[in-house]
Amino acid sequence: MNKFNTHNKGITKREDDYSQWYLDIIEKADLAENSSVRGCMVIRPYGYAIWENIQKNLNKMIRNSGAKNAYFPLFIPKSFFSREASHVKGFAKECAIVTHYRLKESENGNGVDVDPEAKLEEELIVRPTSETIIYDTFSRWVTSWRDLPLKINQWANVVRWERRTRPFLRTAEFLWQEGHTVHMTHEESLKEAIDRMEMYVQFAREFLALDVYYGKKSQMEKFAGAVDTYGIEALMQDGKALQFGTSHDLGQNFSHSFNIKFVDKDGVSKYPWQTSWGVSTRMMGALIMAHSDDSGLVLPPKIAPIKVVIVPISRSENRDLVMNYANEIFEILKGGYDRDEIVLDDRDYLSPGAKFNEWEKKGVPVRIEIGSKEVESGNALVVRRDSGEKVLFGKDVLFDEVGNILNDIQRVLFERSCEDLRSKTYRVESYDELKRVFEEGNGFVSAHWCGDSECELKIKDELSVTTRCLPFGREGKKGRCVCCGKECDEEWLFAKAY
RNA sequence: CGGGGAGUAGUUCAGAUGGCUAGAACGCUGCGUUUGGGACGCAGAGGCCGCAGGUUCAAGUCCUGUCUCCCCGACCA
Repeated sequence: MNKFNTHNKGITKREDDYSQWYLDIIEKADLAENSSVRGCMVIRPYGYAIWENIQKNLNKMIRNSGAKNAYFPLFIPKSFFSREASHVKGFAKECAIVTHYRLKESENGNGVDVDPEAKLEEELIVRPTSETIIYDTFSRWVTSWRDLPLKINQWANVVRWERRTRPFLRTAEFLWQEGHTVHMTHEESLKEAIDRMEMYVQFAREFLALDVYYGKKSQMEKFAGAVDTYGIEALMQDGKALQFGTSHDLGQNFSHSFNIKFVDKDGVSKYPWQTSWGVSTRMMGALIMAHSDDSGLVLPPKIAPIKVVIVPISRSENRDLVMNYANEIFEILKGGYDRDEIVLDDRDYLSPGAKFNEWEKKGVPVRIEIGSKEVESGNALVVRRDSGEKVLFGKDVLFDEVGNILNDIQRVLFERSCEDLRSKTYRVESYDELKRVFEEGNGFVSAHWCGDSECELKIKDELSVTTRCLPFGREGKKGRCVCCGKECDEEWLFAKAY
């Protein structure tokens, strides 16, 4: 319960308790709730509609990259999983395992028990990621250079038995897409890994209105089984970093362990080069945290399930008049939106204030208020969720102006995110400066690092700060490692991470 | 895996030293009045007090066991 009595419309203020604020937004905006299964959440219809919008738009980009969607089993034979040594090591501690296939009545007569007779010959892992089951398949699909490149994507659920979970950010089961590609050369697979990372960056900026950093992860932070991992890092309002997309250069690690081979043009049998890449429902966590405020969720219009809500405000004596006019406004706008994207809120058992609050909590970008004043003047009062600004428009221009405002909100949110990222990124030269940044607040810190994991570990132990990535496309200037002082030319981004 | 807390109505909780015929707020249902920033009145529905034992004339309340959930930390491709 709220011990500070600081609730604003039932939502804890960010400055009082950021993490409670996040949980409040999820509850009050009807995004998700805890289920009866520990660590697994129920994604409610409104939250799922956001995920569907993410899927719809990202799926288009994935298909444009040449990947085709397919679906692979939820279960992975245990032996597959252990074929790639570092892969199994990375996931071993959080696997759910199926050992039996049948129940029987309990000895004491109430309930059911696992039937010990029904033990599986080979135990099955519930996929925490699908490299192994997919590459087992790929070993049959790939035989010739003509089969390459092979680009496959799947939308699926995966399970990682996390000790500690938080809605969307880390759940025991989550939804994601995972792309898997196979190439003839390393040059080509590396390009694919980087292209997909850049695709995620473009998606974040264009649809989520989120500016991000992106680049190579350190060897310690990379994916278990990858040669190199590339990551996308966003900044949350509390100054912590959230990694919400990764793309892996798998080299030939998996093609060797899964015996994927192709006969090249020269007649020689060769191991191909692979990538995998994914984003998950964790991205929803980034979306929620990045833009929202103390009144509730704020959504970029391109991702918002409901873009416009019309709220009629009537007295009993003019109800018909107001409702007719509200309907007229609805008809004017309706052609510009899908059926679910525009709502006429005609629930007459709720006061206007209650409706305003509800739609604000849900982050609907544009609200249109229709009352007796609007009926008389032939206008509509348009209210923006991002700024609260209210503007009157005549019926004749309303359709265009609402469209303009939606575009403008998308733009403003992105600019705000860019500014936020820029203003909370610091450049430091020494360990003391690094330390001071995280004593005074959070954010991204750009600093020289020699690449030695000993330095990385020391910083992690002492400051709870980790390397996020070596950002792309930056010329390395000579400098000294913030930790050990050794000369080096790589400037890495550091942050406290979710 | 370590530390803490909690299981009582749909939800959040109150129920000192056992006396309960188990309450409140919000939510829910019906009727009526309302509607420019979370409306109000009246009437209702809703509980095996996590589960299993025990102590007692009497157990949400005490004892034992057990299960579950939440929070903090460690871990987290």
